[in-house]
Amino acid sequence: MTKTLTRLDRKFFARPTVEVARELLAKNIHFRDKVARVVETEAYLGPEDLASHARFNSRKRNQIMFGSAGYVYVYFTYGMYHMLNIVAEEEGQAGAVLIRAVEPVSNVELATNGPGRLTRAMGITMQENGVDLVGSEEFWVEDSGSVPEEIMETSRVGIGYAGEYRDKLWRFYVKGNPFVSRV
DNA sequence: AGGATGATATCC
DNA sequence: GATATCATCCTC
Repeated sequence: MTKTLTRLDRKFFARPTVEVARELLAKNIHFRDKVARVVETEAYLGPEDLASHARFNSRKRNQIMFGSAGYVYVYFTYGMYHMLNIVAEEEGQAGAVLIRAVEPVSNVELATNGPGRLTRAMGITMQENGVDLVGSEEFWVEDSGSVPEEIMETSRVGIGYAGEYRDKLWRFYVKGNPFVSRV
């Protein structure tokens, strides 16, 4: 009997972004030889969400957010950090989930308690922008069957400019997990 | 509290 | 073309 990895399929990602963000907790991200368990996420919606990159409508950088679910959206910010996002929603509807923190499972040595840190620890760069997590040989998400202990919902980090969307409870993390980026 | 360090949005 | 801003992290 071969080992059975339950890779998340297109249907998992092609749902409302907030739902996908919550359910990505406790899933395992595989990138090449590295494996890490998601412990913190944030949902970024379409043009109406004043905190989302999609608020500028479809541009060169963010067009992936308007495309098919299950694709990787990586962007570079503050001159040093890569941010890992996974596209959600049906085709043509913008939305993506920012992975803010993961817990090392295999071959991950550096700190992973923050969006800039986890990409550095796993070696994720702009090279991965546009990769299809449903079809790639070296980048995918696995449903290990484990369930998050207790899920916390708070407002998102670093988006104080977003008006009424500042207070949306679209940040999710595993309560008490030591790898969450902050309380 | 402030600096790093580059891409992008939004002005002139 | 210039400048302000950034879904951050590190050092002081």
